[in-house]
Amino acid sequence: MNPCKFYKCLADDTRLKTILLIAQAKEACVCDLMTALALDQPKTSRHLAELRKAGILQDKRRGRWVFYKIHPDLPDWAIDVIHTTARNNATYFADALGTLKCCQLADNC
Amino acid sequence: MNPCKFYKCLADDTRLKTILLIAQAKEACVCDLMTALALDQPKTSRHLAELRKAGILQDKRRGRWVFYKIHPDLPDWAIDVIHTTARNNATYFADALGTLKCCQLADNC
DNA sequence: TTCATATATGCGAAATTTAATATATGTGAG
DNA sequence: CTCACATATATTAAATTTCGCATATATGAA
Repeated sequence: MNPCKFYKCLADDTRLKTILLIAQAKEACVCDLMTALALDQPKTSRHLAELRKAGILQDKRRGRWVFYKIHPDLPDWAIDVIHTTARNNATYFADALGTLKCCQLADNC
Repeated sequence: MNPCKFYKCLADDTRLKTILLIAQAKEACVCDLMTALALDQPKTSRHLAELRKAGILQDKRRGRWVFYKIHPDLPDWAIDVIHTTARNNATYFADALGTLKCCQLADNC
């Protein structure tokens, strides 16, 4: 994992919030993320694809839904950076996290 | 420090290496960095200015030279991210670091 | 098979970032 | 003051990234 490429992935509002949400929630499907971040479907999907191709996220289809989680092979330092960022910037993605949890609890997907 | 803006600053080869070099060396002047990273002067200066304006670096003039260091008011989590990245990606900036140290020892600036 | 839902991707336009060159500013020596 | 050196910035062009929209693919239900 080249550090510059890694940080290019984090250097976008949509992608960074997506990563932080998934790091916090362990796992999320595309429709959860769409709702939580108030994004249209192609935009959500495109950024997820970018993170998947970069090796930051791993996808797994379950029926009609595709779930994303932090890639288990991501180097420790990168995982550490993600968690440090999440722990220390709660307000940055609090709104989205609230919506995500709500959506998951309500079993909307 | 907005985390997205922070990562935009790290999401460029020149800036990331500059930050990692300075984190390792504690401090460096513009000419040191130019030499170590083999960059032209305006490019070096422009990226340093961006990092200074973002609050990541602090500058201090000493005579004709301007020295840059990690800004002391940078939040702990951001400093932590920088050091974690430096510790775990030695090869990414090893060449530049070698040249930087050499330059400093030789007292070229 | 057909349909509805969920997700992915192709493509041109718009926005943002980076670079290249020229030029300006600041400092100390003489 | 003048000059040389160190650094900063302005400006326009080039490269890269992001977006919007249309369309394609995958899955399960009927």
